[in-house]
Amino acid sequence: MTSTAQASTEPQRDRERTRAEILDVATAEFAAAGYAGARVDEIAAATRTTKRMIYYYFENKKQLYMAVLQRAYMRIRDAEQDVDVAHLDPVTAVRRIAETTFDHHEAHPDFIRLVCVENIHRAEHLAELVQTVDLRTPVVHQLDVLLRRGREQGVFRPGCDAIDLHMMISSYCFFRVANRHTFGAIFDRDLVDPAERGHYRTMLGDMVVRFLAA
Amino acid sequence: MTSTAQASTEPQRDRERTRAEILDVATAEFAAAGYAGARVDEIAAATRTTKRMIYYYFENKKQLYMAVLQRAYMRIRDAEQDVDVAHLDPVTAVRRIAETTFDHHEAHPDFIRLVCVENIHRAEHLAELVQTVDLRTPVVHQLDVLLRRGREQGVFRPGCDAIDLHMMISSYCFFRVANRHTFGAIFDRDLVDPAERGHYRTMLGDMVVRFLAA
DNA sequence: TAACTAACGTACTAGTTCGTACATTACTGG
DNA sequence: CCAGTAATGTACGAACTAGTACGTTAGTTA
Repeated sequence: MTSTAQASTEPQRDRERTRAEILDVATAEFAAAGYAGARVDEIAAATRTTKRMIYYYFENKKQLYMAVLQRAYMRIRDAEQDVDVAHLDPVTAVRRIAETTFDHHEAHPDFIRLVCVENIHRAEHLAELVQTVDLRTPVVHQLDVLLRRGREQGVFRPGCDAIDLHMMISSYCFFRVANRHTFGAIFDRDLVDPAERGHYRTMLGDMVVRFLAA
Repeated sequence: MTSTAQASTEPQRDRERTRAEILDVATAEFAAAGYAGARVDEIAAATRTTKRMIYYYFENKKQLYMAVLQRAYMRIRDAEQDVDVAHLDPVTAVRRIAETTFDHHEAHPDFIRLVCVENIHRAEHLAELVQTVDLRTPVVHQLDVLLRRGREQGVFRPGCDAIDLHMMISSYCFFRVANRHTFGAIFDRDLVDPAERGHYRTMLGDMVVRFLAA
């Protein structure tokens, strides 16, 4: 009666499962080939369903891409929700946040690639998305609180706000992942070599803490 | 006899002029749309010549792209040749180099975009080019000399080499230009706002100098 | 000045790729 | 249990796009 093998009660037709599978595959494809380079047929082929279903759920290629982008940003935002640094002194806390950002970037190379792709397209899709969803990372708010506390305690100097600081931290983490191929080709150095991971992580922490020091 | 208007002796057919014009237009197109998104027909239409000539001089789309990439990297490399910091003390010199990198990135957004595009393609084209031409920026060698001098004088601490330092500086400069669209969409802040240029330039200098301080 | 060649233009083709018309089947409510 | 609908599969078309066959002209050299 129900499907042959597999988990007996698993239904053959499942809206959310199919949608999610398409999004998973599409994320990999768009991250690997860019928007124009991505092929709807390729995405369909890598799914257990067909191209027809992609258009059934996502209307067209552009909206599929936007769904991929939105989910990617929301996942990062949610993942960064639960970094708790309230109990730490400002200096240690800022270093901790920088390291967390470092870890996140390394753990989500597909997200990084999507951001690159989106910037090639001048963020036209993301600009549409932000009208509906708030995609700001909670990290910026945490940095803001820490910067204020640090200045009150006299351990941080003024001259940059939380967004500036977040930009500085992201720059470093982003470049290391996003540009590792060109950088590696030119300077013959692998920026994401596991053996050097600690070195680059410490370097980032030092950079941020020293920059902020009063 | 010769052409009607224009500069009288200007020949109508000029190998180098045509090649250069195609490369100029192709650079803009690849930077604007990525490799897959770029259209050979669009490039041809924006030229005073035809598509036939693109294939006449560059064989195919891939080689056209590689010619664009090579020229872009060589121009940056050559432009950075003439930064003279030999007469400055190490701290001032490093700040000067960081600022120069900052200026170069801002002045060449198309180059930045090409680097993004190339990383989407895992630098497969650049890896081929590097076998023929040396595309390393002279900045790294200058940084190397300065780091040594600074350590001898006791003003710089050990713990990072010239390539690491170059990565740190480039990260900041690169992110500001490359990701300004997504960053602007999310945080509603224009990283290349001319009014904030000085602020971000100073921030970079402080960041580097403080990081290196003994 | 006439023959030759490098540079150039036009019109077309083969293959790809997004998207859809139409047919079908699994689930669900009455 | 049966009718209706949501979900799915197949086969195809229209438009686009990289690349080319073929013809032409400007400049050069003997």
